[in-house]
Amino acid sequence: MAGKRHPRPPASAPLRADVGTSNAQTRRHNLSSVITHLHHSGSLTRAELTRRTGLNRSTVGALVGELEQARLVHETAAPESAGVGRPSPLVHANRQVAALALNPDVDAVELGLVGLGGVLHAKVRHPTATAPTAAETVRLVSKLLDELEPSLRQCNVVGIGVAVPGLVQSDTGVVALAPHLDWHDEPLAPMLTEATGYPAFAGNDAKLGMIAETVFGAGSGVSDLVYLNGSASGIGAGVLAAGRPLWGARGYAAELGHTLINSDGRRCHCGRRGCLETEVNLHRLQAAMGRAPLSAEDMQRAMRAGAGSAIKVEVRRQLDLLGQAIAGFVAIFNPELVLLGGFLGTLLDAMPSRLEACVARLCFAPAAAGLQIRRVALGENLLLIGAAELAFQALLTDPIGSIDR
Amino acid sequence: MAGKRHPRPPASAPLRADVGTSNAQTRRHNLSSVITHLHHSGSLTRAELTRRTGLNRSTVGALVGELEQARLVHETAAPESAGVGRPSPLVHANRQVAALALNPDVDAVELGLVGLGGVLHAKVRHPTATAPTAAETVRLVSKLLDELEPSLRQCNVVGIGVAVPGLVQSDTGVVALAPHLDWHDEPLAPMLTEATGYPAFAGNDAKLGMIAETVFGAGSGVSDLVYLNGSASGIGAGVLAAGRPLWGARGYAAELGHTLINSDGRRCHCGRRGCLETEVNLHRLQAAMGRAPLSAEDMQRAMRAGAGSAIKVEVRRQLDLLGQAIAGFVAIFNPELVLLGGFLGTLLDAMPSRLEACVARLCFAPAAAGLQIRRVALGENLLLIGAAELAFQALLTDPIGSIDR
DNA sequence: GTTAATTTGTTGCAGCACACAACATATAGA
DNA sequence: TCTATATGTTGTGTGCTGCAACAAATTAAC
Repeated sequence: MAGKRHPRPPASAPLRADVGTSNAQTRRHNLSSVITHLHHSGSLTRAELTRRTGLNRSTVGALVGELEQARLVHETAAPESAGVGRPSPLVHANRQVAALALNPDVDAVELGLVGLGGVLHAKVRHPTATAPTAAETVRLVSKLLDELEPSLRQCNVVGIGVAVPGLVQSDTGVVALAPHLDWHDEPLAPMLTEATGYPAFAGNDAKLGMIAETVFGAGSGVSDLVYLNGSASGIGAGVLAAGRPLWGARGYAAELGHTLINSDGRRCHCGRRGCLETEVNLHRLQAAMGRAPLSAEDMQRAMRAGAGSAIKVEVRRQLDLLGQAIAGFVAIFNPELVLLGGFLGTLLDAMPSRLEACVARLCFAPAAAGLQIRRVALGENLLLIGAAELAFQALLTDPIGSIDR
Repeated sequence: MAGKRHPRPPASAPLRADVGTSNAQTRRHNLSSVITHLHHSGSLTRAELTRRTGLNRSTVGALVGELEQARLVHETAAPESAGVGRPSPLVHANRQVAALALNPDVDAVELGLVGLGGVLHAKVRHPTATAPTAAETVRLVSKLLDELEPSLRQCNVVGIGVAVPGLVQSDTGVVALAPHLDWHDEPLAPMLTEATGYPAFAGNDAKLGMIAETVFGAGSGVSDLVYLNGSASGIGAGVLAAGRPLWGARGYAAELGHTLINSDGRRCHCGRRGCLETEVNLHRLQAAMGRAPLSAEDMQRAMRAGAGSAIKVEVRRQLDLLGQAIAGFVAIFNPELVLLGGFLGTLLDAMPSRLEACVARLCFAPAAAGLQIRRVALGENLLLIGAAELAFQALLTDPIGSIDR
């Protein structure tokens, strides 16, 4: 009857009744917990693993032993001592356990080999004259796999993940639409599974970028974030809600690029008017600069140089609209963090305080209070790392059960 | 190495590494699974529970026995036979295990007593001349509790949930802002815990309505939905993503009422222009009718009557804008279902095909293909039932551990 | 009306997982 | 060299679920 301290509700429990679990699933969950910690942090001492999992020393010992036997982790002697007491051996995720990561784009197909821990072992790239078809992409993968052969031989590949610049049905891996590649309803993942023999998974590139940033980048430790990436082809987005990527029913969620931002704006290629990606747009930024700067550095310089100029006017216009859009997303998702990549990151760095002020002005104050707006941390291999995460997911969820026998 | 069948990725696994679990948590999870199934379905045979949980007959027997001993469930003889074989006893969630549900509103404070299974045992209402303050609300609760005394005596109350027409910080139960009540930063849940001795929880009314519809109403069995409720005070919203309510970092997420829908629209009380709730608006609908109809039925009739009239023009304008907004939400959440309540439900029923066509035209086709737009199923006690869910959550998550000793 | 088939509850046992405690081990510091 | 501290290791205990055999209660068939 007495409620002494105020109880906190469980953060975000599922509403639907779950199925039961047994002992075996406990083991699976704990193995998953250990390997996932190692995958995210690279290496940890067994003592640290014990603290993070909350399990008993002896249990962690047994779990690490089982993972070691499955060649998913290995131990090394504790490096330099970290105080009194018996030193705890370092446990490493086995980097040789790897995933292939594919990124078909308008002018090239890129294939990477990413090891546990998110390390890129190797990367090969095949430029194409025109955007590749799905079939061509699959053929190119076979060719690129040969080039990767030396690296591949040293690895145990668990699957292949694809970052697609388009809309992907997440459960089947079918690309519903990739406008810049001119793909329609391409069963990419099944085709790749067929061609390579590896389990294949496909996802939208921006959502995979968000995942990479969440696991290894600027979103590390954050459980609610909105990721926006600006490129020449538009604005891609990904959302993390309560620590989980927002996929929606079929995998088409978090498409924020076509959010209405200005009813009087230009017509968008999607048919509507005043979409975010039509108003906050790299081409229009470059047009204001009179030419197309090659690098992000060039653009950054051009923005600084042009105080009072047409450039500055355009930068301000886009920043204000971006701020307006972000304020809308804050009302929708209430994130702790908004991550900006691509030219949106450049825009942010040009006038960070203007963007922050704009967002703060339009947001509900308590939601804006706990909000950070930051630039992404990961570089050009973001998409490959994110794509690899897709392929790693089964292994991380069920380390022993998903092992290749 | 061989990937015969195409593997499906785990739907929406958390990205962060989890903590470990032990035997005790397995038991807790399975007890939770059983009581949650019963809470959602009312009563189930033990055989049906066995099927739904996937656990062994003997295990389910033990779980039900433990819940029975804790007086959370009780068994009755199987009613009419359901085929050959030994009849399986019906297990019922104990309705005497109940939660208080509070709904402070501009003109009244309502307090209900809701039993497991979502049954409303009793309801008392205290009209107020003006919107009550938080302190007044708490005082009124004590008074209303006396009125509920006869019902209360027969129940075991596990806590009190509050549906607040405003923004609530979900983890602390502090009402950040309730404009129509003129509340600012009111620590409502702690105040109620202090005053009543019950664990108290508070949430936004629309989100709790969404939860009620998901558990007991039109959203039953759906894991991704958008709920929109139109009332005189605006448009409230709630989102279910991957079976979980979208709360965001602090609990302020899913505020869809102020989504931009028309840059040239009227100024909203929030300071911006052309928000959804300013354009799709009950007052403007009633203004077009020349008077304020009392009931939803009156309004429905007025809409039908006015073919070609100013009413129809306004209904069409609002429907088209609502469709535009829903199309935006589909791009953001990719739900299976959009649920419309309040006057939005009336609008839908006035011209369902117009709204559907509008949404389909503006949506990305594959996302629209699997989409349903429906009216809510639950009636006036929606908010009380949703508020009670908040208070039940701890019990449902940890049935034995959260028992009152 | 008796018997067979079917489904389900019940019970005892086996397998497995984790916690715990005691002990062994390896470091730092006195 | 000895003590304090932290950690790995091992054996034991408790708890949970699955399984198989049996008992019970119903329907269907002869």
